[in-house]
Amino acid sequence: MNKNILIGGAWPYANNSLHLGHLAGLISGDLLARYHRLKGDNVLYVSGTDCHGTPITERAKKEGTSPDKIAQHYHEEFVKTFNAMNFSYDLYSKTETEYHSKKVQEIFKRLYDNGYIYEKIEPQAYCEKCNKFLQDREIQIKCPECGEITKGDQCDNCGHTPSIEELKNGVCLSCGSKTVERDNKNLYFALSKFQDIIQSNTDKCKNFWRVNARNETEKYLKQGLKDRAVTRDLDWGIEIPVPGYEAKRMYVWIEAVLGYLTDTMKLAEENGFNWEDYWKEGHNNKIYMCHGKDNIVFHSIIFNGLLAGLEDNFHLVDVIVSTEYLNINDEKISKSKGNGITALEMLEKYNSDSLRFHIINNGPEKKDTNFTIADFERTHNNELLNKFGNLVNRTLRFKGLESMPTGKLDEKAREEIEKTYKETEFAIENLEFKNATDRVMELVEFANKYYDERQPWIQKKEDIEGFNDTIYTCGVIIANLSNLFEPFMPMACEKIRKYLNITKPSWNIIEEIDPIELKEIEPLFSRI
RNA sequence: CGCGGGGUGGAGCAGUUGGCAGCUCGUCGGGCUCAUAACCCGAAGGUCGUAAGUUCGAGUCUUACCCCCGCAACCA
Repeated sequence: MNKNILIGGAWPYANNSLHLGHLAGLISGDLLARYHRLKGDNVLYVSGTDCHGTPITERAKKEGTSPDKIAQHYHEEFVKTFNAMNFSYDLYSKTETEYHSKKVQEIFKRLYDNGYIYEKIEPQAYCEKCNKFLQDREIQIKCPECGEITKGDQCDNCGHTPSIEELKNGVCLSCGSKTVERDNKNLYFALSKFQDIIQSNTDKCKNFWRVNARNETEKYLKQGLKDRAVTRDLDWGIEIPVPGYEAKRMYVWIEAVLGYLTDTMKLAEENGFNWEDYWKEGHNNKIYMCHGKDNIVFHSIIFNGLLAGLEDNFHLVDVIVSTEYLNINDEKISKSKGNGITALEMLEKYNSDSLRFHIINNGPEKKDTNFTIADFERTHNNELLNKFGNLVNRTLRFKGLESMPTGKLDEKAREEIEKTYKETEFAIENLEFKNATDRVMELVEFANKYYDERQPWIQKKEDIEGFNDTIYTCGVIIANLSNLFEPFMPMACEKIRKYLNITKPSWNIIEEIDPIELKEIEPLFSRI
């Protein structure tokens, strides 16, 4: 029976361009979405741009523009990037829409009505001149450890995190006035009440998770979950649907993750299906979340806590697909060092299939990995062009061959193809994507060996039947490669399907191909 | 005792439950000419960070130690 598969790609924050590290984390989602569609499952692959929050307002202030302009700018850039990467989102939206706000407010209200959101009054630093409460990072203090003047969340110089006592002697970062203490009220989410539910869901699912997700989540559970503030003193964000909170906005961590849900609801309204098929217990469904390692707890703990708090038979997240970090030239990606190659820069210069393949095959699946242009070009020229591209070329552009001959599929090749489907499937379902690409490449290597052993350039003169079988067998292998590589390199596979007159990819062995005419066959990859 | 990740042939990595050390690239030699000088075959190259322990047997398990990377901010 077909499953309902929900795949959530992390919502990129609209404060800076996407770089290769983002893509390395997000590509898993597209790969899984494409794979499950090939299997015939009902797939929803959703994401969007995270538009709200303090960093964007700070940046807007600095640049003399408005937060919505910054958010919109990056949102458009993200859409362009994902299109260029051929990400197959069913919906890529953003948090700054009326629909999202409205639905999030409904959910918030529900959590409030269920008693999981409560008010807490605490003293907090206040600037009388700016007339507002200050977050730690908006307070300037002299670090009690090293004496440097620094921001209140953590010392830039020595890394010391100031205590609440130490923050009392601060001044306002923007105007320099001495801060005073005032009582401030905020709403809190009672995450601690979901300790058991989250623990048992984690125990149930964690064997399928990446190791880093397991460890990170266990660490938080072991410490004991703590309630978290859900309101902030900001004017940029989603309004709080509770009286007395008109001047505050929702903390981004609560509303951004709910985007997976609001996206689904929107798609359901537009396309006439039931969103609950993807989100409630008992609908033969599975939920994947794909992101980098810093996003783990937001998905494995907070998001599940929110779902559980709705008390409406929600199915919690099944699989956390979290990647490690991608370094560039042995350095951590960093804006200040300027080494974070943006995704668009890469995509202007290079083939997106190659980039997809490379960051899957050399990506930070189990540990941090290093990205260099030299490695990337080697993957493109050697792995993809020489082996895969060349196999297609030497078969479909055989000198003097005008149409695909009718022949017999070699039995050993058929077994090899079947084996490849099985092994690749196993690897993908175990989230071993690097391994999956290797399994398919093995079939390419098998085909090149087979080709050389059969020597069709000699067969063509001496044994035309043998020649036909050889070319036909290679044609069938190529046809199957267009299925097997589809999750990884959709453009090249599309090209092959066009050449071989295959209408639609699927995760089933192809044993026959048409005697199509071989003309206007273009190479799959160009040499760099 | 801060936390976490890692040390495997020149480079990048794989090694699941302990059972003859593998893969890709690179290097060297050979073959082929269908193909984008691509493809195929063969060879050289490792005491698996160090030391000790458990075991018939350790890259894999235990202990100690050494070294590298990340842990202010931007940032996945």
